[in-house]
Amino acid sequence: MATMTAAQRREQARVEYDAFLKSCPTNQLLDRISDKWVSLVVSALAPGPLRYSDLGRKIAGVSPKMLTQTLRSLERDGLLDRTVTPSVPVRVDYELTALGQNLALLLTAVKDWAETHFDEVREARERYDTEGADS
Amino acid sequence: MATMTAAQRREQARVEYDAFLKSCPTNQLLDRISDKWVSLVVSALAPGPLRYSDLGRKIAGVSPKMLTQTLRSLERDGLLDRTVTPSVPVRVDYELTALGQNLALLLTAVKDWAETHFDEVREARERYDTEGADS
DNA sequence: CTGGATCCCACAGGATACTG
DNA sequence: CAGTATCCTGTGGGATCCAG
Repeated sequence: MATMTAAQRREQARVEYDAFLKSCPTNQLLDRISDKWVSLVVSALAPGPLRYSDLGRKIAGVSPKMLTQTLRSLERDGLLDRTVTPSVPVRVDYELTALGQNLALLLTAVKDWAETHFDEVREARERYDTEGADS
Repeated sequence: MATMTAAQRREQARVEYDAFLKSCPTNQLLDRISDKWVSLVVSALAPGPLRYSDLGRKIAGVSPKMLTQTLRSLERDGLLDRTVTPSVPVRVDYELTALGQNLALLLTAVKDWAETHFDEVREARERYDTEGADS
């Protein structure tokens, strides 16, 4: 049957659209910086190199799994370097690459924007919440 | 007993950290633009106002639920205006506020960064994937 | 046409224990 | 110390039906 349900059409559109989004650099980067831990790790590393457990302590509340996972993906994308020193207790240092520093800059821009406009957003929220409450 | 298990300490740290993050404007904005649909809606609306169903069609693959949910949160944050025209079939238009346009600008900056550095990321990925494969 | 309400499931991500 | 493997839960988000 040539007729598709609305759900089927939407599903098809979604798949195509997802494929399109995946091929889009903007969206890929957006996915990167959207990740909660990515931004935290990059920020933590911005001042200088840190060891694995230092990161774990500095970020406070990250599970080893997510820390490793985040570090791996950032390393893969060439945003940070992983240096292993095979001493008696193994020592691993992580530091941002030039590209990583660059991303940190972008995060800073986001941060600046946030701080600049945060009051407006807060006011808008209060207005919105209030006008709904008093009826 | 005054002694806490490692899990308890981590849990406490996580709660405190979450509270800290919630109070941080940067993180709130990051949460905003991280949302997959938020960026798409803002981009779709950047050129000009659109109706509800136009948005649904332009974004292709969004469920009515997420579309509404996204629009509501953006409206609450004062990023877009919702205009209801009570004609026979109800008509609702959405358009970015000045603040919303501003956010669109930020997304554009992210986009520019992405397009500028995407090649480097892609190369880094290929390098990473290759060196792992040939052993 | 524009949504609200509900059910439901996949999957990201946290806790935990174990290994080089 | 620096992870890896496993399990398990929370929740984001899609499908579906209903209402103004």
